[in-house]
Amino acid sequence: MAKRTTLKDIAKASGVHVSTVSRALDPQRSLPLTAEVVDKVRAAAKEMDYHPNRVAYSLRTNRTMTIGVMIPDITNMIFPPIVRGIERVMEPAGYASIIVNTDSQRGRETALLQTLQDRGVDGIIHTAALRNEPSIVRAAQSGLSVVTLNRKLDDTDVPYVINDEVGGIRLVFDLLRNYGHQRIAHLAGPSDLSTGLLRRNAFSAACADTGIDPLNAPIVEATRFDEDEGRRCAIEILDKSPETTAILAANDRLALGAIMALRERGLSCPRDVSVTGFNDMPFLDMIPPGLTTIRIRQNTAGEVAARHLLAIMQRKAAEVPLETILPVSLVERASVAPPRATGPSC
Amino acid sequence: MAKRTTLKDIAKASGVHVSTVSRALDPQRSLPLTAEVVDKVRAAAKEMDYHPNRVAYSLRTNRTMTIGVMIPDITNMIFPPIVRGIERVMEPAGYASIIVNTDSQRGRETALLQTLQDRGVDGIIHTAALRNEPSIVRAAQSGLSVVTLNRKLDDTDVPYVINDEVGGIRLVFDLLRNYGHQRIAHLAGPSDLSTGLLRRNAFSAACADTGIDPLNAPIVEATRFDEDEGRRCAIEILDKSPETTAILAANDRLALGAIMALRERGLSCPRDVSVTGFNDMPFLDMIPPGLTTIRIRQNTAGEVAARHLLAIMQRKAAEVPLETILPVSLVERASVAPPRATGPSC
DNA sequence: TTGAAAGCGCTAACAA
DNA sequence: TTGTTAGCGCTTTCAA
Repeated sequence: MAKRTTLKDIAKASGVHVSTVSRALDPQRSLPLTAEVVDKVRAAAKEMDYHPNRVAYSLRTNRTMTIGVMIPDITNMIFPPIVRGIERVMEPAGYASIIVNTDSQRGRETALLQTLQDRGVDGIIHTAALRNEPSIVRAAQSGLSVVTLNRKLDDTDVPYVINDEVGGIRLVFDLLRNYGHQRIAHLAGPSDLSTGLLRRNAFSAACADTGIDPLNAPIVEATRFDEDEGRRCAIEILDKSPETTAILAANDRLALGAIMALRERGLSCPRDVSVTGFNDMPFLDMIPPGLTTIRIRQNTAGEVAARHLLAIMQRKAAEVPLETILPVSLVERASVAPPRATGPSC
Repeated sequence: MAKRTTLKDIAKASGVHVSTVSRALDPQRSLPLTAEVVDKVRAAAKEMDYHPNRVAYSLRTNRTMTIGVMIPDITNMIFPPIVRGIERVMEPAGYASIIVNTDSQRGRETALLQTLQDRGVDGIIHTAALRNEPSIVRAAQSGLSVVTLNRKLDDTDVPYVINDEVGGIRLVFDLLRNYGHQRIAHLAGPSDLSTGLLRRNAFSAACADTGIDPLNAPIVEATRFDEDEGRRCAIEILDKSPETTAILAANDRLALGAIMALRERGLSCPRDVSVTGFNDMPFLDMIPPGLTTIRIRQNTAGEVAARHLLAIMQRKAAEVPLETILPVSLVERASVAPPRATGPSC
């Protein structure tokens, strides 16, 4: 394994001191130098195929030019686009990303955060935050640059980039109402995640606004955002509130699980029960019956969070808003129809 | 931002030399030390919440405990499970991964490889290799630990972990034959990727084995493994070889595109044309008509490649086989049916 | 405009 | 069994 060229090698080859080489190679610091020596040094560097040792740079400057990206689970299809969005901003800025999967486990989250800090990351984008997670708060307070994405911490001064949860829920809620639904159940997400809680609260608020009695708008909370939980909770809804004509799910995977549950019960979506989702994850359009859902802008979310993190790392934290809410839009497909003309509503 | 505790701090606190602290904290090297001083030092370290500075460790030892994972595109759903498989092995071994997306562009691939090397990664798992990519070969020859995954380099001594492409193609081919298909077209992948080439060759070999005239088994090659290319190539097949009763696609996304093309032409899968895929990507089971495909073991692939890389990095390269071929299996769903009883075949 | 020297935090000869 | 010393490759004062 041929040893890498170092500054010292170039210094020797071009007959100047290492510190001069260091300066000559950095456009910022080469200003005071003679054009002649700058050229000579750069020529030698190119000739010898010099690439700076970033580890040494990091030790000296205390900057690794690396960020940590915490996600719940990369196999969950909504996260890859977010990661690409982050990369699109960070890579040109010279940063690499270490991606870790927390599986939404508090223990793993804490341990992985520590690992990232041990590795000296310059900042963290956290898309897996639990609403109250002391370790991340402590890290932020001790000076680590952090922004949360998709989710927010409770009562926090850690900047966050989230989607318009309230607006999104209101969009599907109003759609269902316009179709004539009176008995809408909410298949809620875990309330220890801000997404779960915000959507749930938005649902309740929408009910209140439109004068729907909470008794006619049951809420069942999933413990995870996945198909199995969607199925389980949908069954619970069907059992406890058989007069339900629509299920407003807190995300697409829960909605997909709900549709499976309906099918298992011999019911059809949308004929018997309408279902809506949230996220508009990839390939959703290809899955029957075509879920009506809320589209979020995953790429944009990643880019925005990355830009904010860059600003914070450059000590321009004052320029980044505590709260950034990204617009969402309604995607109508085929999972919503008028309530069937039987049961209590007729 | 409170300064991190260093060895020096602990040395001062516990009244011994830094090198003693360094030894005491490493179970390997603490053997010669008094139990007494080891305890004292470790207590102080815990007390002061010491976490080793891995950058300094890296500079000194020339090991970053970081690997690079090169991927074509993380938003392509077959890669996240691979990444998790890699992580499952590397994380317990103390390694972090820097994931980069090459978008299958030669220029990006070369540049990103350089970036990873600049960052001093200890090894690379390359799932995005083009068949002949000089930069990765050069890197491997110069001593960097590399294994390729999913794809192999041409004429290489870089260890690779791939799926049983030949066996998989043979499985779907035989299935189609058993259903009575005589006119099978191959929707091939890009031939600059080993997957594309191996599957194509396997298809040709299968034709030869079963006495099918290549003229009755047209091959159309996609430039990318995506739905758009699948659609485009399927249209070409339908136009040039209208007597085709089955399309054997080189992967699921091409197959999905082919099914769209059929639909656009007013044809139905499987009634008019049978279609098969490869990979069995996530959520495929939920997309109608239910693609018959080859299941590959993405998690396992990632784990195996990671274990091989670990061995190579530990200079036990002799123990890792140049070639590892993972078993695949047939997943029958609803996209294959007997050829319709019209046209040239009756 | 360039050189000298120090030092980031750690490990590893070598001494004692 | 522990301490001393050097040095990984780089940047950054401080001098000249």
